[in-house]
Amino acid sequence: MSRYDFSAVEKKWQKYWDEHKSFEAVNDYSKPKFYALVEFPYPSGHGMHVGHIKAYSGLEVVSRKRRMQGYNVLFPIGFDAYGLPTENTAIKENIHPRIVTDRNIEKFTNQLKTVGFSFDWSRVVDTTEEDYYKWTQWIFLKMFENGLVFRDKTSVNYCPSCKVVLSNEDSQGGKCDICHSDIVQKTKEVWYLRITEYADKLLQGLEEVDYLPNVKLQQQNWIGKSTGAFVEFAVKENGEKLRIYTTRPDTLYGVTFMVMAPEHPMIEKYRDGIANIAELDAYKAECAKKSEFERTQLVKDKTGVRIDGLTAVNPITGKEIPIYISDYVMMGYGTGAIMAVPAHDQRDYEFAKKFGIDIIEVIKGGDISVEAYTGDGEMVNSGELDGISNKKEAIEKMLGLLAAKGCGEKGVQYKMKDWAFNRQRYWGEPIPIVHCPHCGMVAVPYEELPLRLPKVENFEPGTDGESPLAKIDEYVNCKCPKCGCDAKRETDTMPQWAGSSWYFLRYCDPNNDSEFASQEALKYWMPVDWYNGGMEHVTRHMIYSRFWHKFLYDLGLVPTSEPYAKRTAQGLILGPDGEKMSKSRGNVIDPNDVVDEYGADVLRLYVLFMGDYEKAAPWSESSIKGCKRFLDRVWGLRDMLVDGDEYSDELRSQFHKTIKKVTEDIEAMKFNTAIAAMMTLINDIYSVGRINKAELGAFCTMLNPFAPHITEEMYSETFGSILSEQSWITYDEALCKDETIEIVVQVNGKLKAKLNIAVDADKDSVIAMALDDEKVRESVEGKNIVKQIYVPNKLVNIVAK
RNA sequence: GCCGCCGUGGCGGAAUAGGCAGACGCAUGGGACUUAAAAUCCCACGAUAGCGAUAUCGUACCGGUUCAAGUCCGGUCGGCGGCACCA
Repeated sequence: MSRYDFSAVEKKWQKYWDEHKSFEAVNDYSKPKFYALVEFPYPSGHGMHVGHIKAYSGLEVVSRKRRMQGYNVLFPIGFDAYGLPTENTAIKENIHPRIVTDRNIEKFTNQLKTVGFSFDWSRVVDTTEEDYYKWTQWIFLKMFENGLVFRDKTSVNYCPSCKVVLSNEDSQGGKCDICHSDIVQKTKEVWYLRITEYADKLLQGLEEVDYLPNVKLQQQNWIGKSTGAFVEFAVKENGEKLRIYTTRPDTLYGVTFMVMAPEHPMIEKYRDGIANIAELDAYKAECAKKSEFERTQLVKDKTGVRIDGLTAVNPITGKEIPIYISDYVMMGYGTGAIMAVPAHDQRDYEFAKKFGIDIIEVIKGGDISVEAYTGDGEMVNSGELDGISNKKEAIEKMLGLLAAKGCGEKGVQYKMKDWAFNRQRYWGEPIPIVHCPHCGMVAVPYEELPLRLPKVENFEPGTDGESPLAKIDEYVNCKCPKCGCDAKRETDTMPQWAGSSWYFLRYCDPNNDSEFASQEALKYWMPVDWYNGGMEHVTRHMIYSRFWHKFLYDLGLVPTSEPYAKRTAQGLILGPDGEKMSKSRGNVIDPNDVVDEYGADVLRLYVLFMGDYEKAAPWSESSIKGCKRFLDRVWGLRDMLVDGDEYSDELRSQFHKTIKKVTEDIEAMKFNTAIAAMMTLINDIYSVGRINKAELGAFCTMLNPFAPHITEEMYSETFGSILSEQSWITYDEALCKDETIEIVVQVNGKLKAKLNIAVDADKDSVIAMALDDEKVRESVEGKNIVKQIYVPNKLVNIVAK
């Protein structure tokens, strides 16, 4: 048997597919379409990771199969190329980020091609190219026009090492997402996108899409909707209203104090009337020093200071209650102030214990001398609410009382915050806004887009956190597009997430220079039928892009309210040591090495065979040999080839069964069991000792999506035609069944015998056969048969006592 | 703390909808071929007892439902992920 030269064969077919544009989607809008999307890579200098291979191999298999099934498949790829690592390389090596980006994209392109992915290479998108980011800016301006862009001075997450302001999403755990330094708090005026305006739509949209359940759940948690009430407490000294948000209006009789966030504006407003203002200022200063992370992460003693000079009045009871400031209340959620009910909230309970404040039980069921009771029960000490259930009844009644007094109403809150939309770095989309001393913020006119990144010598950010663009006078100084007077250009750039928020739209019509994509193309291709990616992008990229898409939908610019009909996620590939791959651990597997040693087909097969696609699995150097052996055995089929246009009797039902299994498993992303079924089939073929042409053709076809190179080679050698242009093979449900079937005979649930019976044999004859079996007879001897259970084609269970 | 997911051989993992636990692959042991090695092929491979046919136990642990539980229900322990002083 001639040895399989994977290297030559793989190159040969990659060249063929490239030259024949084999996998380009066609603009024939009458064909059924299938739009499969994978997360486009950030082209880092390290090249591809085996994780990319696994992430792309899933929909690669589905796409190749769907093409053979007659779909017009759009399976595009591109590069999400703006970002800090590229800029940092540029600074370090003193070359322009454009050059670094082009270099990295070339490297990624070559790597993707050596794996044989069937991407549509005619639609490649690069977010840093002018004809792409022109439209990113265009959409931003549409948002600006529609009031979704604003500037606000707030405490921001700032990375002193990257010299950049980060969103909450990019600074989770108090560490910079890029360089892992500690984040500090800085007050800065920054850009925001009003994503909270879409909170409810983003939540409701989840009901109409087919996402993995935990993907939906994570997005729901991220949006974090809660329902409750806004209540106004009068402040005795100045007649002001202190507005709070609570999810527990039923507990209003149990309020014994109020807490404001240290930054609450009422303190500044009435500082003259506060006797202990110096003490409050000291506490505020102490809080400001702590990062958001320290403030929230540490499980620590409650601290706070009572405001001497402001007293709240409970709108229902008329009782006067003290007001405190404490850092356990955040300015960024609700109204920045709470009503505290120590009997029924653990945080309030701890605070009250420490400060010696009354704890009044208003719901029966717990022991408030030990801890707060947060469960449900009957109302007590609550006037007109006494005796009813705290749940719906008391809440409804209280809302009625508040409404009657005009000091409260139902309310909804979201945990999701507005999207901090800026970077003070060079390598990003320039924000197309001009600051005019007369007109304020003015949009750059649409016809002047793209607003190009200027050429710069030095990409280093300023030490003050200013963008490098701020140092370029000819960029900064401009005329106001509205009034023509001297004005200054905005120098912040957009965050990394901007370009990926609409790339799936551009793939539909990537070369359009008059629109971001034509309506015709969008109507045909959208929504994305199947989007696969990593769990790490579920709450950031996915929510951001759903937001942009819903915005465009509201403007009538895209045809669907949701961008992605279906979302799945692949599990991580861990290092051979079972730990997450990282350079510092030295357990990184380079896909190039695997391709060189075993070939692309083996790599593709292995990443799908190694375990459940959606779960993490460790890389194993020895397991990959199993895939190599399998393909060697596939190649060996050439030596046992005989004539025949139909499946042989020995293998017919095996083939039908395997085709059915593979066809179904691919759609269910159960690639590991699909491969296992083909391994079983090849074991069967080897024990028969021969394979005919019809069988070889069918085998190559079902293996083709997984291992396209070897199967193209074998197919063209045998049939003289191109496998990827053939139709997917079908199976006959009737032929998947054998004529006789083995069933299990149990006595009292224990396996005693196996019988070969005709398929769908009737109960009585099967049970008679079972009872006739020698071992079964032994087991039931001297006992009464109380029950006989027959599960057709599966088992017989005889219950005897 | 809250929410969600998961615990199956030496290992990765299979097991429609409760119906033969361990498919498929790896590793290991034995054998064949070979001067030898690699490669390949054949056999064995959950545990315990037994020469053996076989028996008993076995899907983290305890209990329940059922003719029948890896699968369903209640509880415990362990691991992973998300959110986190969210009022």
